[in-house]
Amino acid sequence: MEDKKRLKLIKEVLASPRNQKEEVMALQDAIYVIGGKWKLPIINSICNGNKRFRDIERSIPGITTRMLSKDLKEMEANQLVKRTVLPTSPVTVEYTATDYCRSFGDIILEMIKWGKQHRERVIRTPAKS
Amino acid sequence: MEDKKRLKLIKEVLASPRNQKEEVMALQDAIYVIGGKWKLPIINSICNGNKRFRDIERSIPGITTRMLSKDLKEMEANQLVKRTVLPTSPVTVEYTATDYCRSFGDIILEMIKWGKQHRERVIRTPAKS
DNA sequence: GTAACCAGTATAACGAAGTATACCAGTATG
DNA sequence: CATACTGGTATACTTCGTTATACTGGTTAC
Repeated sequence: MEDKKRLKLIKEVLASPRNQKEEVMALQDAIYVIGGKWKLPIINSICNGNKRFRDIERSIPGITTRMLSKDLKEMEANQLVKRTVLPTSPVTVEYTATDYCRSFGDIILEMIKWGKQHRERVIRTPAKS
Repeated sequence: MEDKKRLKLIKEVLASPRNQKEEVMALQDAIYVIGGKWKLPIINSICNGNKRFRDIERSIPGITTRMLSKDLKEMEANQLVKRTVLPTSPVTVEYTATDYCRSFGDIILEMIKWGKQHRERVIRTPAKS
């Protein structure tokens, strides 16, 4: 049984070229960063000029405080947004997109293009065999 | 001048209030189609030349038979992959990427690029600046 | 003084996504 | 005859994203 496992492992290792694993990891990183239901709408909202927590919240129908808070934290950790506390009389918090976030522009553009084509295609194609 | 055009387009896409809703929908469509942990690695594997079920499975470390089977079915339904049964003596099954799927190539490449940069960046930067 | 705004946190629960493990029929190999 | 390959399916379980609801401490306005 040990031999069996070992042989299987050897086969696995031999079957995958070296950099493939790295590419899969990179892909999954990117998926993780923009994955989930709300991150892209949040990016979109912030890039659209919304800076305050409640403004962003109100601009995205259906989102809860908890999800917005959680995603903003993750995105801050991933350096996609910058959180700034302003020393106004009731402290206000500003969220802004980083240049790094905007470096996602190419991907977002491609995905928008693709998503639109896909929608058209799926609507036009009822079933296929 | 290419960059200028691109930047202008990005700005339009990210900042235009009118098409915002449609674009977020398109984005979420794209995320839905390629979402989850394994779909992009699967596309990548098939585009890398793997055709057989077990070959694809072995090329993606960590994936289970169940997830591969499930995702391949969804991707077939979304016309991203074509499944062909060959009348060989033990029947073999071939999975191939559709042209439609290959139209995703640019996005995958961009995401791999971005993911690699991101990993480097997050590893190198303990706190933000 | 109480109502409403701000920027969130706390707690619990739900359901989908993903994991683990075993198993199937059919075919070839030793 | 046993083993291992093929392309998967079945069942049970766990994890995690998401939702729902309530609450906090501080501040301004009525």
